[in-house]
Amino acid sequence: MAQETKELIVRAAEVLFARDGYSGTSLRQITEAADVNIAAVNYHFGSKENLLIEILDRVIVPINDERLELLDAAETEGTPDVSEVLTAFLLPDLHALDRLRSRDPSLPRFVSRMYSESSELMGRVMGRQFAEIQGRFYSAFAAALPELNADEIAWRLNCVVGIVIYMFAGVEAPGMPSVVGPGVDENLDRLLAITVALMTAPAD
Amino acid sequence: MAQETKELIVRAAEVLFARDGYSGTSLRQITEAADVNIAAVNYHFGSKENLLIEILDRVIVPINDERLELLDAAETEGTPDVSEVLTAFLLPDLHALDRLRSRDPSLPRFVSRMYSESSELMGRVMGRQFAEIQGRFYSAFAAALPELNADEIAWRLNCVVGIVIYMFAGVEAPGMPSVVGPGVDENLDRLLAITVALMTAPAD
DNA sequence: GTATGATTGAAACGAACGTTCGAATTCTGG
DNA sequence: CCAGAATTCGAACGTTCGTTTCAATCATAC
Repeated sequence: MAQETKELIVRAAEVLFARDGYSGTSLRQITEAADVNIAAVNYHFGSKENLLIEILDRVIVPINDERLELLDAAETEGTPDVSEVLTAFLLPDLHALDRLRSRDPSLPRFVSRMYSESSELMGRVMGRQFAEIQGRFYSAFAAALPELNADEIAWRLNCVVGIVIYMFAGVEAPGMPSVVGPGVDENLDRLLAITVALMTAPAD
Repeated sequence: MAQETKELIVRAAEVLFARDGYSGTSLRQITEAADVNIAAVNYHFGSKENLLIEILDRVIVPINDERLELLDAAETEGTPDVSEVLTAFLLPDLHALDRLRSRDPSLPRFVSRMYSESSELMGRVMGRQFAEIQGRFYSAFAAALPELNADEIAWRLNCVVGIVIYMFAGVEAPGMPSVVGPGVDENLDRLLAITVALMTAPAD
C-alpha cells in the first residue's frame, strides 16, 4: 500500500509540475489530485523539493543512460559518422518523449519546464552523468567533424539541445504544427535531416 | 516622481522574474529590491499579473515590430532568399538580447523563462502580432523554399525558434560555452550559417 | 497659501503555503 | 491472534502570499 501511495503522488505531481511548474503547484493540489493525505508527501519524500528530485531522476537519468549505451554500440563498429552520433544523442530523447506522452499528453512539457525553472536542480540531478555525456559526445563529434574546432562543435550541439528542449515543450500555438508527430522513427528521420545539416554546415 | 517609482518596480521585477520566475518571485522581494513600498505595485499596475504583462509587452512587441520592418524592407527589393528572410527573423532577437544584456547580464533569461512559464500570457501579449508574423514569414519562406511544403517549413521554423529561445536562456553549464558571444554581427553570421543549413536541408 | 488630486507609507486583511504532530489505522511476522 | 512497525489521517503549526485600507505626504494650479 505504501508504494502505491508514493506512485499516486508521483503521477499526479508530474502532470501538475508540467502544467503549472514547480513553484506554481502546491502540495495540496498534488495530494488532492492523487486522492491522498497531504502529510503523505513529507512522509514518503521528506519535502516538496525531494519529490521533484525523484521525478527528475526517473525522467532524466534513463535518457542519458541510453545515450551512452547507443554511443558505445556505435563506436564498437568503427568511428561513427555525424548521423550516427546524432542518432545516439537524439533517439533517447524521442523514446523518453514517447514514454511520457503515452502516460499523459501533457507530460513532455515537464522536461522543458524543469530545464528553465529548475536548471540548478537539473544540473545536480544529472551530476556526474553530465560530464561523461559531454566528454564522450564532444569527442565523437570532433572525430566525425574534423573541419570544425571544439568551440564550434560545442556551440552547435548546444543549438541541437535547444531544438530538443523546444520539442519537449511541444508548443501548440494556434495554427502552429506540433514539433513532433506520433511515430518515433519518422521523427528521428525528420530531426536527423535538419540536425545533420546544422552540424555539418561549413563555418562562416 | 510617480513614473520613477513605476520604473524602479519594472527594473527590479525583470531581474527577479528572469532569475526566479513569476511564481517564484514575491511582490515583497520586488518592492524591497526597488526600495519602494509594497502598495506601490497595486497602485501603479493593479496586480502582480498586470506588472508581468507590462514587462512582457516592453520586451516582446519591439522584437516583432522590428521583424516586420526588416521583412518589409527585404521584400521591397525583390523576393528575399532564405538567408535574407532568416536575417529579418533573427536579427531583432539579437538586438533585443543585446539591449537586455546591457541592462543586466541575467535579463535575457527573462524571455526564455516566460516562454515556458507563462506561454499563455505570452500568447495573449503577442496577440494580433503573432498571426501577422506567422503569415508573413511563412509566405516568405515558402517563396524562398519552393521544394518544401508548408508543414515542413512551419516545423523547421519552429526548430529555429527553439534555438533562439535556448539562446536567450544562455545556459551556462560548467564547461559549456555560451550560446552567444558579445558581438551582434558575428552572432548573426554564426546563427545564419546553421539556420540556413537547417532550413535548406533536403527533406528525408 | 491653500484647496485638490496624485502618490506614498505603515499596518493589517484573509487565504494559502510547506511542514509537523500525535492519535488512529493498517500491514506484517512470529 | 497479537505485538510492533509502517502508514494514514485530521488538525494545527508558523510563515508568507497578493491585496486592501486609510491616513500622511507630496506636487500642482488657482
